[in-house]
Amino acid sequence: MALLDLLGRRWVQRIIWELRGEALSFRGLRAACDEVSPSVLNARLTDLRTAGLVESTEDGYQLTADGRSLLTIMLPLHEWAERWARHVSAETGTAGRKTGTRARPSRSTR
Amino acid sequence: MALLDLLGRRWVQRIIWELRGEALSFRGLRAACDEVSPSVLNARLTDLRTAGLVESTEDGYQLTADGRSLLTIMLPLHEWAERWARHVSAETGTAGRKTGTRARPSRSTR
DNA sequence: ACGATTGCTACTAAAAGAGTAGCACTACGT
DNA sequence: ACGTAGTGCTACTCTTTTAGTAGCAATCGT
Repeated sequence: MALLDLLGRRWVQRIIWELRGEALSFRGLRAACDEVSPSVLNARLTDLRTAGLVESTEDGYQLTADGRSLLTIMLPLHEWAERWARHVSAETGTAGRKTGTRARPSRSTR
Repeated sequence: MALLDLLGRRWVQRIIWELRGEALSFRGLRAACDEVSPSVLNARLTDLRTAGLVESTEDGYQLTADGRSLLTIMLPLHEWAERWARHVSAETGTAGRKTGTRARPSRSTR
């Protein structure tokens, strides 16, 4: 279950998603991903490049053929996720649930 | 991107996958997931129940209608993952790549 | 009453992630 | 040639998440 393991890491799906269009530079990709730590971004990019899903060209990072293939598989999932988000929020009264709150507890400035 | 955030956590996809068939008890599910820590399993189950994807019945844990719906969306992804795993290993010479090696560095027994 | 099993919590340790600074390199204008 | 600005990325510290193990309260069968 190697790929699913990879997809289970934080940011991996997001990175693939952000690369759906044109190639992005490291910093551009980072900006697209809410300014992830460069260390984490680089780790994930290394993973994805090793897995052959992303490649680095002179234009920046972009999906390989495999990566694009995977993206098309993931599209229905994104659509489902959006529909689900809508009907869940409708069901519980618009306010986000506790689910995600625990995830990123709004760090202080340090 | 709440659902994708949820799916980006470790074990979540696996749990959904293991519940594809019949309902499983807590310990049964744990066994199916390579003996995950009960603390993590419980945390993920709480997440999934809060999200309305899994429910706890007298027969054990099982997918809700939403959960099963999501599962059907995820099926193509699993198939793609298997195909991909085969062609990657064929390409690199059967031995697993470095990708996963860094991931779980084979803990000592403790 | 007794042991076995179940769901789950409590606790510690290790790994992954976040946050920030900044280096080495290239491309540029002057 | 020199400073400036942009790039990809590493180094470091600190926080959060996950792993690992023990074990408790409740239930079950005998």
